[in-house]
Amino acid sequence: MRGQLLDIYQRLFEHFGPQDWWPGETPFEVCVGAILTQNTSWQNVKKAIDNLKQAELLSVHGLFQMEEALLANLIRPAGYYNIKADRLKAFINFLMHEFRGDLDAMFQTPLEEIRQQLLSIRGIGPETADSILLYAGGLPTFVVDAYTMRALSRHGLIFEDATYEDVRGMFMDNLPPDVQLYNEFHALLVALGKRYCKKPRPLCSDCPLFEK
DNA sequence: TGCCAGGCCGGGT
DNA sequence: ACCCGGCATGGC
Repeated sequence: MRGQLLDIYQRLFEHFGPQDWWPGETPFEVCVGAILTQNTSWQNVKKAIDNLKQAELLSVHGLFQMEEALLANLIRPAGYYNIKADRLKAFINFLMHEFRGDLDAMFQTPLEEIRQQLLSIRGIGPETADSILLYAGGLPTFVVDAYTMRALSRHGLIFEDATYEDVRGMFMDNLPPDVQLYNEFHALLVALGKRYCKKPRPLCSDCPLFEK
C-alpha cells in the first residue's frame, strides 16, 4: 500500500508539478478560508476574503468584535453566508476562550488532542479541521475531500463506503508524518479531481493515474 | 439553464 | 450507525 500511494504521488507530481498550497497569506486567513470553502468553489471564497481584507477586519480581533450580521453580509459571495458567519464566530470564540485568540498557542497542542477540540466546534467537521491543522498549523494530518474519495474509489484503492477516517487512516498509516508530503499530496489530488474527476461522470481516459 | 463547487448539521429512520 | 434536506452564491 505504501508503494502504491507513493507511486500515485509521484505520478501526480510529475503531471501537475508542485502546487504550493494553501492559497492564503497568513495562518489565520487559511483558517477562515477553510470554513468558507465548505462545499463552495474557491473563487467565491476569494471574493468573501477580499471583502474582509478591504474592511480591514480579517483578524481574530476584527472578527471577534464584528456583529454577526455584518460578517454575514461581507462573506455573502461565499454562499451559505448566515451559517458560515455563525461557524466563523464559533471558531473565533473557541480560539479566544481557549487560547486567548493566539493561533500559535493553539497549534502547540498535541495533534490528536487539538483535532478533537476542533471537531467539537459546531461547523467544523473532519475536512475543515484537518485543513486548518495541516495548512495553517503545519501539523502532520492528512486532509481528505470529495475529490480524494472519488479518485481513490474510481481507481479501486478504497471501497465505495469508506469513511473519512478510514481514508485518512490509510494515508497516515502508510506514509511518514511529513507535512510537506501531506500538503502536496492533498493539493495534487484536488488538482486531479478538478481536471479529471468532476462529478457527473468519470473522465478517466487520459487520467495521469492510468498513464504508464 | 441547470448543476456543481475543496461540507456540515440536525432530525428522522 | 446511516440517510437526507437544508443551507446560497457565482460560473460554466
